[in-house]
Amino acid sequence: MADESKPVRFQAPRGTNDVLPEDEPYWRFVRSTGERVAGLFGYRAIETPMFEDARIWLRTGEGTEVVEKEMYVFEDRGGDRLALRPETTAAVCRAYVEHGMSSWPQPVRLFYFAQKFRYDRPQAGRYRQHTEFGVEAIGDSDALVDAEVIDMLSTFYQALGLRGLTMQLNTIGDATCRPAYVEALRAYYRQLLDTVCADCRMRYEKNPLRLLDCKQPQCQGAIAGAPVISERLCEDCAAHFAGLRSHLDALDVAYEINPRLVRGLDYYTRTVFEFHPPEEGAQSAVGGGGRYDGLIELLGGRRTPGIGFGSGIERLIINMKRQQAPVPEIEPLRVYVAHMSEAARQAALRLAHRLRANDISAVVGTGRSLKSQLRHADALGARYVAILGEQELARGEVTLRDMRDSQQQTVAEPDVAQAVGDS
RNA sequence: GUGGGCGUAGCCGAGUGGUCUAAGGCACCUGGUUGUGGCCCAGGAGAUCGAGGGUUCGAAUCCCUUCGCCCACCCCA
Repeated sequence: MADESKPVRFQAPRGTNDVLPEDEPYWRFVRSTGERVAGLFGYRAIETPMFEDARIWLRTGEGTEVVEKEMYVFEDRGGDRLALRPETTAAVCRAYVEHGMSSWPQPVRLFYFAQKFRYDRPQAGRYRQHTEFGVEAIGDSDALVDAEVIDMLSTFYQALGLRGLTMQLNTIGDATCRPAYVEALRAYYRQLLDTVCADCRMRYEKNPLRLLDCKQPQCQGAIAGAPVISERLCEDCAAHFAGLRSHLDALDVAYEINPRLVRGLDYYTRTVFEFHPPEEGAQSAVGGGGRYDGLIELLGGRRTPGIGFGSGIERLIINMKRQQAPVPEIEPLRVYVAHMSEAARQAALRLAHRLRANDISAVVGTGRSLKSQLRHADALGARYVAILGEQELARGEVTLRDMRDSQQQTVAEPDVAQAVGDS
């Protein structure tokens, strides 16, 4: 039992992070870039609740780790079973159905910045709460939309200044051809079960596609001889994939076909893709997505195709720092208002108030020596210091110090805003 | 969920059983005469040595537990 009388050292919960002002330039840049790029592609913003009826994910993510082992599920005081959003696509699809978006012009193009929660073991680049920039294009199965979504993600990364990313692309078939493929895969592995790792024996039962993704050396032989989905696609899936590839080629979006690429959620169909930075690292995927033509139906809507991507902001920022990608700086403080007498305090407050009304940032010093206030202003990076003392007060003026060149001038109080206005 | 590394002030970091009532640097605060920053100088504040328990005459230093971070697996963004 903890001693309640002792002060507790509170910490942010495991796997969560405080974003401090020093990272503000990154977050602002990533967010504004995402919004800008989404706008360029004709996508509109959507926000869904951070928690929802848990069944949304229990139904759409059945059999996946994300839902079965990592989801935060809780009962609220009214007895409803809710879950912290572990992924956003199903939530957006729920909104699509709920708000009758099938009557909007199709496809409905949506983007979002959203927090996601997964109870897994934290590592660098893997957190229990992270933020995702994602888009969904719902209501059109044309491979052109696949190409558009992938192009948008690639454009987003370029706009952020990330270099050397590679995109891996695969198709995993659909309800027509995948069952037969999975059966063929199972049949192939049946003889090999005693040669593969324990995890793969589990995968054989629960998620056969993942067998292809195993990194254990002992399983590589089995993988090498396994049947390949691309050779067993139905006609429609094959045509779709060929169309997408040709669109990507036309757009000069580079990709590598990775026949072993699988995604974590089972609702994916046909197109799947992931972007990886050049650096090593287990949590390397910086973004990915795919098509989910059966998902809306699972949520009670009419059969409606969809495709989207998600990209983790925290991982993006890790990579931007690693690559020293330049980000716009936050506007520095314009004016620090120093004051040197009891009487000048309120004059300082009023001056700052008026500067802000003129869209000029201002901070008022707290009562200490002028030397201290100037030090303080310097530490805050203020461009100007407005000094209010007995003399200035008496004449209705302020002494304005330019902190770059240390030049001072006397300005009438009403003219300060103009004097600090430009450059 | 599995295996491993680490944890000393806001940050970096010395110290591995006994003058440690814990060094140093950065950052923070104050002062260096009477109203002026960045350099320099002086001073100050700030540490239950992640937390709890144990061993010992004595623990930051050894043992156990726990929390957190990091790495690999797993999973994914």
